[in-house]
Amino acid sequence: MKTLSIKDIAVEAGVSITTVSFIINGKARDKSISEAVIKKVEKIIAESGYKPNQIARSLRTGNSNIIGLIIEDISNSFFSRIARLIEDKAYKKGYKIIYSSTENNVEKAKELINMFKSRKVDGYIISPIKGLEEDIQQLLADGKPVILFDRSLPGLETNYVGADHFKATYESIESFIKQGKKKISLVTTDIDVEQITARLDGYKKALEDHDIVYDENLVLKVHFNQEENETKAQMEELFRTVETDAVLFATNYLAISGLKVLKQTNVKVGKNLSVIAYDDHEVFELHTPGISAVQQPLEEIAEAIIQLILRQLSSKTKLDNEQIVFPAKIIQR
Amino acid sequence: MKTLSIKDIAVEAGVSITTVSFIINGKARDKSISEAVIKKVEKIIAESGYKPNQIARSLRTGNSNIIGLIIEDISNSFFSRIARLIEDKAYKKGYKIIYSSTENNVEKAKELINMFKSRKVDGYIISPIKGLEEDIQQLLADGKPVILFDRSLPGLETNYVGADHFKATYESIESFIKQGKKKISLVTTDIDVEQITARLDGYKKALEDHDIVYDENLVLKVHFNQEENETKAQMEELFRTVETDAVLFATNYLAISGLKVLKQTNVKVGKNLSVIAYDDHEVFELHTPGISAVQQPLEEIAEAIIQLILRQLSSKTKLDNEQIVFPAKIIQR
DNA sequence: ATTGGATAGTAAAACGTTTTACTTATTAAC
DNA sequence: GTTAATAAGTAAAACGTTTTACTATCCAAT
Repeated sequence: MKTLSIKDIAVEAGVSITTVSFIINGKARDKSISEAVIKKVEKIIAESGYKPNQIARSLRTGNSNIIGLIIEDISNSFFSRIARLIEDKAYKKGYKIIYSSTENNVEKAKELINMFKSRKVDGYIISPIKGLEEDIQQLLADGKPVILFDRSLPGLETNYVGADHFKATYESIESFIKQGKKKISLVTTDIDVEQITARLDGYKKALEDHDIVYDENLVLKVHFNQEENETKAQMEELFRTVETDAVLFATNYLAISGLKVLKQTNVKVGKNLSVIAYDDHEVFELHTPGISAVQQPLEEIAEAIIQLILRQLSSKTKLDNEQIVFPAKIIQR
Repeated sequence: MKTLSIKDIAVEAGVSITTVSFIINGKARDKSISEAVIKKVEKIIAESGYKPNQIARSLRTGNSNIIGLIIEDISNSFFSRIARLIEDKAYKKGYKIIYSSTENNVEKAKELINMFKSRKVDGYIISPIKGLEEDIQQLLADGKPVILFDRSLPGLETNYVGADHFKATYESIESFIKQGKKKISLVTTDIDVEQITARLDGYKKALEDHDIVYDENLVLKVHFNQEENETKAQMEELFRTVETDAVLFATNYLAISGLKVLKQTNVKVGKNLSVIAYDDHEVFELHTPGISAVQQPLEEIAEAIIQLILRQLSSKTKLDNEQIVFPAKIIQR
């Protein structure tokens, strides 16, 4: 069964292709097509089940009603939840989302951007990584709306939506200190991206403001892309060799690995050792004892992203960049 | 900066568009283009950074090098992990994946299929839901490769990759019985899809084979799309009103909700009550005590899906349908 | 009875490729 | 020295839309 084209509809209705196109695109009234013709053509379209070929449409118009979403890792619940929310909201406005993971690999990220470019996506939502500055700059130069989220890249003038990582970390550490903890550890990664460095800065500043001297032995930076087993080994060593009474994990997957390690040891989480994780996860709620977590307002973040990008897409002129930063909250468990 | 087209390259090289196209597509030797010209054009392409417009390409050729992946819910870790694996593997073969969630909503699923259709995706990987039979049939009639996974739809002749849900459930229940459990509960959902009904069948058969009489009060079917709070309330009622010594949760999100409920009660999971969850999740590993889980071989499933679809894509003739069923394993914790 | 503005509609170019069928020049074979 | 095959390359159609610029008719106003 050959798929129908606009031409088939035109022939069937005995009108020109142009007329059908106007009707499909709701421009019929503007272009003074009679009600009778509109009705007839609409009827034929409905009965035949004709659907415009989006590829041809994109080729002609240069846009696609698709927004490209580039994230770190779809299997991380923070990202998959954001993705789901964004998808939902975009869908309601007639946009489709296509998403893909970078796995913090610059080459893959660049290829994704190129793929999206050649598919003529209308806008980009990106949780960026270092090394993408030029490519993103290029997108902006092409006049494409770009929203960065979760993390921003220094030196890049663009829209950004995220949470206040510095403050959240600061407050987490402060809450440890108020509990009387002195030897506070930070487990983070070595990705050089603002959202991660802000967490280290918040950690340092909180210590400093409470006259605790920064001890780099208490900080573990694991290499981003390494195997979980290696990460666990490093953590195991940290907990074995360094005395700590509290630990902040800078991402939820680090916290999960850490909890696995701690489960094997005789450290009593919650008694000997207080734990806070960054980005909430079901694991933390169900863990015995419950694990406190920094929770970013996913719903608000997703909403802000969508608002921002839709506004850009519908505006003919370049709008001013906006930086929207939400406070994160600490769920004490 | 206007984006380059094949024409620009042709002009720059002083050759025809055709020649450039042949070179881009690796057909130059076949079409007897001289080495000198090939080199020259390739150089210009490399230096200019020209990338073919995929939209135009798709319009002309009718395919897209894109595979559409339709799943239930990207924020469920089972699906996000499968998605990630499929994406990785497809990527290595030069295919891109675009995925989207149905949320078990037939209308949304149909729209997704239509969207993918109008974007001319080359093949479909679908975890189907009831009500999609006709649409899938239509895809098959159009000659598009379709792989169903996780669940199949009765009456639909197509490729399928999944795990042996009946057997896994049967063995789970059997393991409860071997531990001396008698009042074994099943918490499942009311989605009418083979993968779910197989779990109920496995449950019933295991009881029967061990001379335990089936008691429908022990089976809770929660409505798929309801709020988690309502689900929890139903579970709370089940555990309060019915005496059980073991429970099998038919999906991981049900198990997670169930564990949250149990945490509030004085039921001692692992002592008073044995628990097995379907589809493993980090929560279960970290839970105290560890929660046993049925683990599907995600890697193998993803690999089989990709193999199957790539084989279909590269074959000119319609291949025989294959049904690949992997055993699932029970992780005892 | 001419002008001018609606009204109703259409022809054809354009978007950027791929591919078929064609041309022209060169070489090989007899 | 003709013929046939090969080498090297190209013109133009086609994919399915959108959109610009155009035509033709009708009516109202002068």
